[in-house]
Amino acid sequence: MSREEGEKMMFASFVAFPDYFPEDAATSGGEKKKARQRRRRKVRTEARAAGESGGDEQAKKRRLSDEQARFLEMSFNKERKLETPRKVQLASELGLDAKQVAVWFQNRRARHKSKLMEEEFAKLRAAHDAVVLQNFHLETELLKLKERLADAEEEKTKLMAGAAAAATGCGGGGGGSSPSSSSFSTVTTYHPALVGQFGVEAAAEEADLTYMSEYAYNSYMLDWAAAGYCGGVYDQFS
DNA sequence: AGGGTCAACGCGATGC
DNA sequence: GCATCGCGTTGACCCT
Repeated sequence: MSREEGEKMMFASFVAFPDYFPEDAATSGGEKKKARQRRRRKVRTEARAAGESGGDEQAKKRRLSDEQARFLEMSFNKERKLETPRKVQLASELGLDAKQVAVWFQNRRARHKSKLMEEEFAKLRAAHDAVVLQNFHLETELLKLKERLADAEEEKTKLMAGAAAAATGCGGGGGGSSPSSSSFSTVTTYHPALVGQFGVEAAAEEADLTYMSEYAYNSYMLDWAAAGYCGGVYDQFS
């Protein structure tokens, strides 16, 4: 449809819809597009200045009546897209131009889309916040575990020192060879909400294995110190 | 005055 | 080639 035809259509709709009355309204601009649109505006301004239709043929924008808007809204809820026959029927029922009905549907779809995007954004944001919170909890738990590990190392050192001392007297303090093992049993507590997400399960397993091997190593060392080494020495003395 | 809303415009893309 | 769409934008209008 040419611009002239479009303007004729619009003019017809102004007649059909008395709230419309002439004035300059149809101009446009843009960034990359702005230059382009400035050009267009200039062309139109010049065209008006040249005397086409006395510069008084544009229309002020008028809102659709509540009744029209309600009717269109109902129609939109039934069907988002607009077949030509339906468009024409709606237009005649509402005393609007078919072009107006088409434009209304275009704009309504745009509003609907932006609303959906807002909702989607809210959901993503909530998910993001939840992950941040989980991360905080995990960091906290990691710190606690590091503290426990340090304690265990300290305990191990003490035990080994005791075992070394026992190598010369070997009897007294070698009794509790695994006091720290019970404190390790909580190492694999992962937040239920995170298991299965973002590879946490795999990471959990990996951490578990890593930890268990370290635990096995510690146990081995303790056993070696308290039983093997001490026993060997003890045997030598017995 | 300034911001939000909405009808309308123009353009490029797409399908027929 | 035309109709229609989505998108970006404009300008009128309304509200605070």
